[in-house]
Amino acid sequence: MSPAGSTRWCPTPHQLMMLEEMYRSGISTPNASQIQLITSQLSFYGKIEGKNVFYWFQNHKARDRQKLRKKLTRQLQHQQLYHHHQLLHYFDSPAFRHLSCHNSASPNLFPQPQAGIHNEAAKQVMNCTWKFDITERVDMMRTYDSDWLMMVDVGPQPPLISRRPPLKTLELFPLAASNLKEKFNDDTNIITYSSNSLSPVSCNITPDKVPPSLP
Amino acid sequence: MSPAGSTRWCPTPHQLMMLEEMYRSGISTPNASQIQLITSQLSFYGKIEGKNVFYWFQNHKARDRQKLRKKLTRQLQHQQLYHHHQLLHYFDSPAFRHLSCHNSASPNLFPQPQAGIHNEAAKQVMNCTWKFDITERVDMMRTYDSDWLMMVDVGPQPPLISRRPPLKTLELFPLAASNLKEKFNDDTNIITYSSNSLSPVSCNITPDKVPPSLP
DNA sequence: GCAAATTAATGATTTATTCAAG
DNA sequence: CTTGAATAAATCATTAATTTGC
Repeated sequence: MSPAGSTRWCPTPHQLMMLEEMYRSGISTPNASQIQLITSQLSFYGKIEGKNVFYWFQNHKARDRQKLRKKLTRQLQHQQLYHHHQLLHYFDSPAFRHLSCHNSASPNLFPQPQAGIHNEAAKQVMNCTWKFDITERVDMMRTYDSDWLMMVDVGPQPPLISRRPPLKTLELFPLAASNLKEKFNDDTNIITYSSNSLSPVSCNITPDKVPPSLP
Repeated sequence: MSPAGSTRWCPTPHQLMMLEEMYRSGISTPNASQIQLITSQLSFYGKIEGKNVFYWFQNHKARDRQKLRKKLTRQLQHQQLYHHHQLLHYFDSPAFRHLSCHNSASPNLFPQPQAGIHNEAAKQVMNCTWKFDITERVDMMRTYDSDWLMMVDVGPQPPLISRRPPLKTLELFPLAASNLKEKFNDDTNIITYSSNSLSPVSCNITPDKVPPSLP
């Protein structure tokens, strides 16, 4: 456990147990007085100082979140891989070939995968899928019977109907945040959340047009 | 979960977990492309649309802020309630009785629990611990050899005291967070972490002096 | 078995970020 | 816009686990 000349605190099992139980019970960032109280209680079970308690909670909380984050990241990556595999299959399917040849409305999405170079294709897909030129438009606005309008401002809302301003639109998938035009229009209680196209996934495969220096 | 004929989205636990983790990871106002991506990822776990994601983040952020605002008046007390609940079992333990009987440095911390009136004792603890007339002062400071000192009013501290700003004090268990004066003094590498009393745990139980209308 | 070497955990410190008061 | 308080994130540093060769 805690060596005599040790430079750092080493919690006894009992101390650790109680700290963990407190954490589970909702104490994640104790304040000064709580730290003192906890310290004085735990000191019965062994050497301990307020700073130890303070650091313990800091670290425990941080590492708890870290674990969650890593888990999430893994899941997302697995999902992406799954989706890409799905897409790869789709690209190779006759259905897709047909679509990509004949759907002139779709802009440029993926490099055309070719037999025998799937790995390479997959890599490219990984790079490019973030730049889907997906076109869809979503206007979220409050309507009387709508279940999904969003009203954040709970202030008085007199007559609802006639005072609605024109919807504003925004581009979908801008590559820079500064281009974003999402606007939450508080004063009118209307959300306009739209982009300039109409189909969820429409695309052309034109690898040549991919900008050279994409992330 | 989401009833078949339900009109509104009901996140699955998995979806919720991932949304929360994304939020904690820094995504508080996702842009259009992020929303689209998140939606497509989460759709793997159940029905979901972009608007759901959009609204979820809006609501979550707004409610987070709301919570923060209320935190100043509520969090402290809630946390301490948790804390007291947490410690109740300890108060009843032989270990605690021993401590409270023999540790003269902390004489009046808690009312001595007595057999048969545990509930009553618990209530008293709940009421009294909030009004500790504890006076303590704790300075955490970093010294040159990077060791931490935790001084619980060890009186004058000659070498350091002259260049240290006057300690601020606070009540222990203040009822309003605005009284807190925990201070991390970066420029001097000194943490001043103090309250207006002198021993880590010394208190008087003075129920009579309790203001009548405490929460 | 048992240490030296290596790796994983975790305590301690520093740096960056966030929120909001002035 | 600046600043202070709070705290989350990143990092450093030491201890515990464990692996490894004998």
